Amino acid sequence: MPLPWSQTFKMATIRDVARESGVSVTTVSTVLNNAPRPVSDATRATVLDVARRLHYVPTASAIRLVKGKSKVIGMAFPNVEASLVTNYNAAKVLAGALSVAAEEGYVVQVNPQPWVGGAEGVSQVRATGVDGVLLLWPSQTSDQTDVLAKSGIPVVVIAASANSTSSLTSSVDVENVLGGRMAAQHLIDLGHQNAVYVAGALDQESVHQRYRGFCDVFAEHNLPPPKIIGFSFTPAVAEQAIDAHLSAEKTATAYFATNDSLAISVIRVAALHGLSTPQDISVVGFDDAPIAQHMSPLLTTFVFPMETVAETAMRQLIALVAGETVEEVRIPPRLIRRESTAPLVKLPGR
Amino acid sequence: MPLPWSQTFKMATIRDVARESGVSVTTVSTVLNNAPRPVSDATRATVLDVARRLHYVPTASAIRLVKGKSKVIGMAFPNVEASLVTNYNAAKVLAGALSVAAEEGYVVQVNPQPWVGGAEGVSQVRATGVDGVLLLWPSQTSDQTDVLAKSGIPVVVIAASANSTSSLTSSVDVENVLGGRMAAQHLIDLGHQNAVYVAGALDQESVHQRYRGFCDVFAEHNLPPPKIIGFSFTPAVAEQAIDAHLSAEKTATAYFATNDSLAISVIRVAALHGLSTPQDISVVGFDDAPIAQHMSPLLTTFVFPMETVAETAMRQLIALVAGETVEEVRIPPRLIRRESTAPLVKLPGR
DNA sequence: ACTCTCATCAGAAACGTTTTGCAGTGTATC
DNA sequence: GATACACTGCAAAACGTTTCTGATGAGAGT
Repeated sequence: MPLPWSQTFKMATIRDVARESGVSVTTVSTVLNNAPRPVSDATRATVLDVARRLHYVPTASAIRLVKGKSKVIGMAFPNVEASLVTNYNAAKVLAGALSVAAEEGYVVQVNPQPWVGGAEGVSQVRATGVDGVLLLWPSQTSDQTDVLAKSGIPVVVIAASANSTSSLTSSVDVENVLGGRMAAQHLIDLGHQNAVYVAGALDQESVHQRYRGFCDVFAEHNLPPPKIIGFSFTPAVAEQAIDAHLSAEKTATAYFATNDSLAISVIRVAALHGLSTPQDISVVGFDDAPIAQHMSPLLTTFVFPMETVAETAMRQLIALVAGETVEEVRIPPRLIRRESTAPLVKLPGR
Repeated sequence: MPLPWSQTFKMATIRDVARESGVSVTTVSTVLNNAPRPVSDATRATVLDVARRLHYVPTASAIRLVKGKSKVIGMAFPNVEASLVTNYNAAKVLAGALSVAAEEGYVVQVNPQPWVGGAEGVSQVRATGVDGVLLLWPSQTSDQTDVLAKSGIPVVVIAASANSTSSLTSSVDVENVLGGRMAAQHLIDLGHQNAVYVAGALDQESVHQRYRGFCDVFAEHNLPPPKIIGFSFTPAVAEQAIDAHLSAEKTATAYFATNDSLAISVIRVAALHGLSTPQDISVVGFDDAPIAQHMSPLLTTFVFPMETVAETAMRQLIALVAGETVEEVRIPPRLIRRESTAPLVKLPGR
């Protein structure tokens, strides 16, 4: 059985180029890297020519070994596969990270393993040989950032805060509290006084922050604090919770959901309970998912430039790898008024 | 100015572990890798203990250098960023690839550079040190696969054919011709006789194959060959082409689009021309994009398991890296009948 | 007592780079 | 005619692993 070519093929090394051009490997290296070291034009030309003829490409692992840097950035999703297919933002983050990686000569590696915390997780990450890690919306309770930074690997967190005092970490996120405030103000401006916050998974920091901002504004207007329901990012469980809530009481006229998917669930379940949007209730989402612009009614929601967030994060990470220090960044969201919110016409029945 | 820890921190090496445990590096290596080499239980325990205490993690680049394999698979999209945010399948492919990567101990690297063909492209890929490449729907005219395989790097193409005789390449794709046939049969069964094929970018092989299957069935039924319009994957250009077509003639009652996005364009532009779907025209898409299930009318389209495709491709690639030989795979699509196709009621005006 | 085998380990080479220290050339300056 | 100095190039060390080739010692068989 003939072995495939890869098994028998011998790549040209820098030594081959040196021998063939009649110079030392030092010279070849300096020429190929444009190192600040005098090399005559003639020699340079020869080396370049031979390297091309031999299809010489330096071996990545050898360079990384001697340099101690890999020019590789790792990306860690909480359960990768689910994120990528269900979370619209996952792909955007990846795209943003890739665009600055391309500029800066980096490469992006997606960690296929489900992240495990503690020392074990650090080993896993270090074993992949990345220079830094982009951590996407890690759960609030996780020790990931700190433990990674402690082992000398820079980390930038996207859509959560770093929760670390290390100078090797940073984070880029939406101004969630502000988002919650804006949602509340919008609903109050429309005349709503009795609101419900539909939370996602409670281990997400953003969920709490948005709720805080949401409540604050209601309190400032001397209105009763919004209830909180939901507690899950999976549609099935969420809808069940919403259904239970609506079965118990129908006094609220305004709903603010942690994300668009939940907002859609609210609208659908409310309809089953005879409440139509926006006639009977107003619903505000978050994220501006693609469906938000294709559903009926069009969803009032928040948009924020996830790709820009990712780009910023990537730049910060590269700066950290270079030993610079960076400041955490918070980006304000923008409210998109569409059809799912409307002025309150009839008072709630109480 | 205090340097960040990373700059001053010295990681433990295998030599440190060896010294600390009072054995040779050979022994440490064999213990840590469970190499088939006798080591006394006492020694093994000591080494393991010391390694844990020192937080020893083997350096990836050193291993890769000596082994000549990196356990890294590269993924190359044609213009990455656009693909990831606009093409619903891109994320699915990534997810599929990641899931088998996790099983097999591989890691996935996304090439951030726009792919360039020829020797230059090979250098770029080889410089990243990947063991193999997953190439996503490359344009038909590209020499990527062959040129990469020639340099000893296995390639598996997704959603296109490999176009290479090398034993280092393979491909996984949908049975496009069959898809075209099924679309034609479905429309003919509904009574349609005058159809138009709305093509995407013509450098995509799949576009041609689906058209071929589509035409074949019409020919077999002695019906006039479907016209072909479109020629672009960008919505704006496509809609312009569709508009021009409808302005010129409105005789066709059935449209088969290369993808769902184009199908939606057809429906929208047709509506502007006073043609409603499915009353006046029937439209068949391809891909079963998420919008297909949320629009009105719900889109009749083809579904195929992109994640399974990606998983299969990844497995093939890993097999190729291991020196095995594999067979190309073609997966049949499945027609999802929804609301955008209906029996022909009135004959076209001619 | 002598070899043989087996278990256990160590030494050193190799992987392909970058980088440092050193050594030759000339050429201009005093 | 030396001294300095730019210019050019080489040899060798280092990076952290794996793996090949032996070395040592203990017990068993003869």
